[in-house]
Amino acid sequence: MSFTFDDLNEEQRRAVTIEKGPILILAGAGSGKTRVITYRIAYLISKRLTSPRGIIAITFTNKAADEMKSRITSMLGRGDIWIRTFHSTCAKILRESLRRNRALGSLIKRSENYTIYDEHDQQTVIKECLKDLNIDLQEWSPGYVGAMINRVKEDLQKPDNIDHDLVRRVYEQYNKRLEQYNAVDFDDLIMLTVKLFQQDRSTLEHYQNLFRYILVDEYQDTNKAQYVFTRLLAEKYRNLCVVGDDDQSIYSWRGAEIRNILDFEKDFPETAVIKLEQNYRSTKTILKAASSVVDNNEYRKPKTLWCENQDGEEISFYLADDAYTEAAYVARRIIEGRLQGQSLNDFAVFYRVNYQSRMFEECFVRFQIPYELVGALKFYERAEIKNVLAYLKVIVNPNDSVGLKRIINVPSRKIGNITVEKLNKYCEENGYSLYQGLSQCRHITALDQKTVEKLMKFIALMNDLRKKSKELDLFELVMIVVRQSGYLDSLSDRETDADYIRRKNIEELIISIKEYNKQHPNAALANYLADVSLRGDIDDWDRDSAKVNLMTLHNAKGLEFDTVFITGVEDGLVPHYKSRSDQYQYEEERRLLYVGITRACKKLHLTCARQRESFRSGTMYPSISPFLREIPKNVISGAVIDYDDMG
DNA sequence: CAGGAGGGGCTTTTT
DNA sequence: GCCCCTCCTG
Repeated sequence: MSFTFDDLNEEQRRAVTIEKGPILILAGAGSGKTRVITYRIAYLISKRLTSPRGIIAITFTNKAADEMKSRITSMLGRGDIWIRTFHSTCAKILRESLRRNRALGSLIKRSENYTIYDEHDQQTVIKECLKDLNIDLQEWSPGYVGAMINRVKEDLQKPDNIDHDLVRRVYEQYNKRLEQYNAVDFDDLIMLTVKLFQQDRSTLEHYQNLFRYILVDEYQDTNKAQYVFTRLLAEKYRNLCVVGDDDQSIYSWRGAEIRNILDFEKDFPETAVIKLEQNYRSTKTILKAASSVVDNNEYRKPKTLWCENQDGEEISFYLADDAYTEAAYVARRIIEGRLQGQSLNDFAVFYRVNYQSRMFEECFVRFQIPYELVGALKFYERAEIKNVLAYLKVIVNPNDSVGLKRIINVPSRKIGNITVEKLNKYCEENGYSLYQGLSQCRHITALDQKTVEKLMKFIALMNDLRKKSKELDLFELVMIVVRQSGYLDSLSDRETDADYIRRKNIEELIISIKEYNKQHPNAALANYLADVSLRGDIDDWDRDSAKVNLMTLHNAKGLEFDTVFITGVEDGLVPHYKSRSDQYQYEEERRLLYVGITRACKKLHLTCARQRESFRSGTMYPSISPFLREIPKNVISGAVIDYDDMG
C-alpha cells in the first residue's frame, strides 16, 4: 500500500479509520473533507474490510466523482469503485434492475432503454399537458408548473397532497405521458428508485448486500427523496458515512433539506460525530470575513473554523460606476496579478446570476484575457447537439415522442406542424406511439399521398438506423446518423456563420463520442445517452487550462482558487431580491456568500456597481449588500468609505 | 401547408 | 440578448 496517514490531523484520521457504524462528519469549508473521503475509501479497501465493489460513494457532481476516482486510482492502483452522483447512481440502478428482472417494468412503468428528459424536454411535455387540458399558458407557465411537479417528486409527496386541483391534473397527465414515452425526468430517477426499493424487497436487498459501505458527500444538500434512498440502502449494515456542512447548504430551492444533516443522529443514534474545524485553504483574514458573515445566521450548528495559515492580504472592496466598470476593474486586477506571476487559472470570478457573465465576457475579450465560462451556454443544450442526440435517443427508445418530434423535420423534410398534429391525433385515437403511427401513416385519411410518402421515407430511415445501431459501435453509428439523416449536408448548403458553428459543434460532439468510446469500449448507446443527459455545467470544466474561470456562486461550491472576485455584492443580487421576504431564504443567500468567500485561498476581491442594467426593471441603483456590512472593516481595504455613499 | 421573418416575452441559483 | 409564438409569403 503506497500511502500513509501522516498528512491527516487527528480528527481526520479518526474519520478515516472508524471501521463500523454510522459516521457524521461535520466538515467546515476547506477542512479537507474530500481527502477524508478518499482516504477512507482507500483505508477500507487496504484493510480488506470490503472489496472495492462493496463501496458506494455519492458526490454532488460528476466532476467531483471523476476527481475522487482518479485520486483513489493513484493511491491504490485501481479505481473500480462506484463513485457517482445521486442521479447517475439511480439511473444505473434502474437500468440494471429492469434488465435483471423485466417484471419490474410493471412497477416502474418503464423498460430498460428509457430516456432521461432534461428540463427543456420536461417543459415540452408540460406544455402538451397544459394544452390538452385547455389551461391558459399565460396564467400557468410551464416553468412554474414544472417547479411544482419537481417539488412533489423531490419531497416524495403523494399527488393527492397537491393542493391545487389543476396542478394535480397536470401532474397526473404529465406522468402518464412520460410512461408512454418510456421517459423519466431528473427527479423520477430518484423517486422511482425509492419506489423500487420500497416495493421490491429483493432489489433492495441486492443493493444493500452489495454496498456494505456507503459514503455521501455534500450531505447538507440532499433532498427528501435522496435521503430516503440513502437510508434504505444503509438500513441493513448501517455503515453510512455522511459528510457535509450546514453552513454550505445552498440548494433548498431544489428541495434540499438542511434537516437531513441536522437530524442525522436521530435516525442513527449510534453515530460517531466528527467535527473538522481546521481550515487548510484560506488566510486568516479571509476566514475571519467568512465567519463574521455566516455567524449572523440563526439556523445553524454553532462552530468555529480556525487555521494556522498566514494573516494574508486584506480583502479589497471596489465600488464601480456600472457593470462594465466593474468588469474592467476585475480585468485590470487580473492583468496585474499576471505580471506578478500568477497563472490565469488562479483567478475565479463569481456572480449570483448567469446574465452577469456577459459583461465579463465582453470585457475580457477586449482586454484579451482568455476565460472559461462555466454554465450558461451549455454545450449539450445547443440545438444542433440536441438534434443529433435526439436521433440517438429515438434509435434506442422509439417511444420517445419528444425526441421524435424534434427530428422529424430536422433537416427539413417538408413535414410541418399540421402534418405532425394529424399524425398525433391518429395515434391518440388508435393508442399508438408516434413511432408506431408513422409506420401506419398510409391509413390516415387526413393525409395526402405526397405527405404519406414523406413520412414513409422518414420512418424507413429511422428503421434502418435502428437496425444498424445493433451492429455498429457508438462512433460508427453517430457518423452514419449525421450523414444518412442528411443533417450534416443541410448545414453545408448555405455557407452562413451560424451553420458553420453548428457543424463545428457537431464535430466536437463526434470527437467526444470517439473519446467516450475509447474509455468505455463496451458501453451501450443507452448508457452513453444517460451519461450525457446527466452531465452538469461544471463537469466539462477544465481546471488546468490557462484561463480565468467565470461561474455562478452555486457552481463554485467545492472548488478553490488563489484569487477570487465576488461581483455584484449588492442588495438585490446577494441577497437576491426574490429571497428577501423569507428569513430562511435570506439566510441561504448569506450562506451563498459564505461559500463564495471560502473558495479563496489567498486574496479576495468584493465588487459592487452603483448602477446596473436589468431587462426586467430597467436601470437599477442598488445599495451594497447588507452582508457586506457584516464583514469587519479592519479586514477590508480600498474604498471602504464608499459603503455609505450608496443608496 | 411549410418555413422564414419579425415582434413580445422574460432571466435565481441546477442534477 | 434569447427564445417562443405568430404572421405572412411562396
